[in-house]
Amino acid sequence: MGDVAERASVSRTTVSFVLNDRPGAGIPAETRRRVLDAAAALGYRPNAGARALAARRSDWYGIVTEIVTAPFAVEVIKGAHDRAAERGKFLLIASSESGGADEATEIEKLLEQRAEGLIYAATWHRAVRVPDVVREVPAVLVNCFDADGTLPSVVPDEVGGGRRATQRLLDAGHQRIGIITLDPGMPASVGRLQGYEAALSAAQVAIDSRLVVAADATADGGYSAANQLLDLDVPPTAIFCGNDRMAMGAYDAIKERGLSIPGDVAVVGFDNQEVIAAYLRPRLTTVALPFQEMGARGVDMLAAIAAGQPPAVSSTTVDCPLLERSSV
Amino acid sequence: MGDVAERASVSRTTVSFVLNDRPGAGIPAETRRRVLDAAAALGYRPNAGARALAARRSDWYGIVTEIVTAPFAVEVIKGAHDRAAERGKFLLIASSESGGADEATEIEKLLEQRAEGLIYAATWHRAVRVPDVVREVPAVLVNCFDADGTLPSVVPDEVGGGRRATQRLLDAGHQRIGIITLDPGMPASVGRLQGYEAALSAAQVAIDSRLVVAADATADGGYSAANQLLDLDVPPTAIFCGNDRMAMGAYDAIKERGLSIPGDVAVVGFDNQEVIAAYLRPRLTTVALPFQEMGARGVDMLAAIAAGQPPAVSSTTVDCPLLERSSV
DNA sequence: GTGAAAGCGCTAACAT
DNA sequence: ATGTTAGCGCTTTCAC
Repeated sequence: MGDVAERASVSRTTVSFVLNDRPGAGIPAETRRRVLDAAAALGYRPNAGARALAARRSDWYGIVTEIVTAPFAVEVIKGAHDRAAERGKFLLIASSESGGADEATEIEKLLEQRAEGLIYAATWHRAVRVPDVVREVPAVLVNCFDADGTLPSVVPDEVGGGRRATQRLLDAGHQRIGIITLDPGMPASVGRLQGYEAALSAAQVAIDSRLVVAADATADGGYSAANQLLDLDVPPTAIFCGNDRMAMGAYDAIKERGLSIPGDVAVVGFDNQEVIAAYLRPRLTTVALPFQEMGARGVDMLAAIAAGQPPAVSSTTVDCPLLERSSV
Repeated sequence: MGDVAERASVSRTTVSFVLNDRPGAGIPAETRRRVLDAAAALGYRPNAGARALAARRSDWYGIVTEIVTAPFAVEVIKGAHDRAAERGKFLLIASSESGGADEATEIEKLLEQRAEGLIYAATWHRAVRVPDVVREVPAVLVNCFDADGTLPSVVPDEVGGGRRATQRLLDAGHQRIGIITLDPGMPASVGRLQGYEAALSAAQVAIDSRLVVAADATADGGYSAANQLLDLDVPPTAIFCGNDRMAMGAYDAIKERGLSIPGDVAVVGFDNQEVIAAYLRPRLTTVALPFQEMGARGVDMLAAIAAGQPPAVSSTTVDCPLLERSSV
């Protein structure tokens, strides 16, 4: 930087002002030019670390997540990464399940790097217990929430998603709609079922408990559950599956009976697990979990908190859009 | 750090020595203890940025990849991340396709952070052209290679994978084995086919060109290609699919004819795309692309180069293991 | 064995 | 509008 200053015949301060586009420091265009030219000629590259040290801000956010366990983690990272980039921030990734190193240690390392804020993201929507160090900097939970509700969080609107899926089926003329639910107890299961019931009630369709069956969140689970539904005296003409993997199994059950999708039985899934939903035959209509959007919102909330704004609502909800494909 | 020094009644130098376990600086156990206690009592957390500035090493590697385009990118990141962590290095992630920002700019940002080395990873195995800035620091290509071969790279052993898949089918007693290949021209397509031919030749099985059919790398492509194979006068008893998505389509074609897997037709895929392979019914036997391993190897190579070791072989190859499930 | 002192490359008052 | 100066929090020679 000294070299640049010398070559442009100005002080380092001026170079700093120019390079940072410092507002208020009216640098004449001509000086500015000289500095920029000198920097370019010298191939000057600012040292972000030194800048961080002097300015006392690192421009980094940390994100803690189970990076590879689920294909979903990366979606959150992607969303957060892009939004962070827009704000000129970098993302430091720490994995919360990796090589045995305990989570708190990983977070500690993020703090040593002076991350300005932390995003703690879960792979599936649930209550979590975060290490206390997290609270030392602005922090937001993504796709999860802490039991005591003291940390701001952003979660998917499971109820809205369930309602939307069911509504789509109602709109297609179905009245007898089965639902295969996930293990009870998880927010995803509870919320989606609640949305299903809400949509039916709103449409004045009676809820038949025989049409509600729980199953393992796997293709096999979906297969058995679908069979159970199809074996009813008056089987459903449409099935809302708690997730795409179960929908995959349901497809098999339906096809095995020589029934067609969506002609004989319409199907809608949940999760929009691309590799499944987009490649099933016919392609699966499903509700998407807005991972990228949640990641981005997390970053926004972090920025807001860092800017001094109090963590507004304690839990923000993000819409789960319906993706129309060909199974309804 | 000054506080710690004061509390332990030593100089900052001593604190630094203790905290970094500096070899050669024989600090008596007693002093060491005092320093450590003081640090703990004060909740001292070293500032990694300041350390980097003073020591002139950042402990960061940068990785450039299309973060979310493919479910695979994350595997490379995961592998690299874990290995980097083992070596006490952090990983800075830059996306090479994200929000329009051009790739060279992203890399420039990594260099401003003084990343000590760069991993450039592709989502599918191919030749790439990397921006010149990449060469300013130790760099290695993962799952790709540069046309002029001047950068070290680590790529999957496609030929070995193809051979392994075919061998598995031969071992199961199949003699008439069809293969559905990917778009010709890509290393994956060429290599896998070559492995197929090698395995057949080694087993003295004649190669029948009617059993080799190319298709789009999608489920639909696999579906048509499988039908084409099954329509032959003497259809194959086993099909090696160029990737798992095509295998997904092949499953449909086979099942539609009332044939069973693996009873009537055995299937093996390639890629080990978890969400597909593990959930198809029956679960798909497939060859895995060693993304995590490649990421880890990339980090190792970076470390070696940074340590002054010349980039040994220009292209390192990593085995593609066969994952046995239930489709053979 | 431990400490003093000189930076690392930058930012930000404060002066001018 | 630009320069002077004092750090930011740490590492690392070099003395003692």
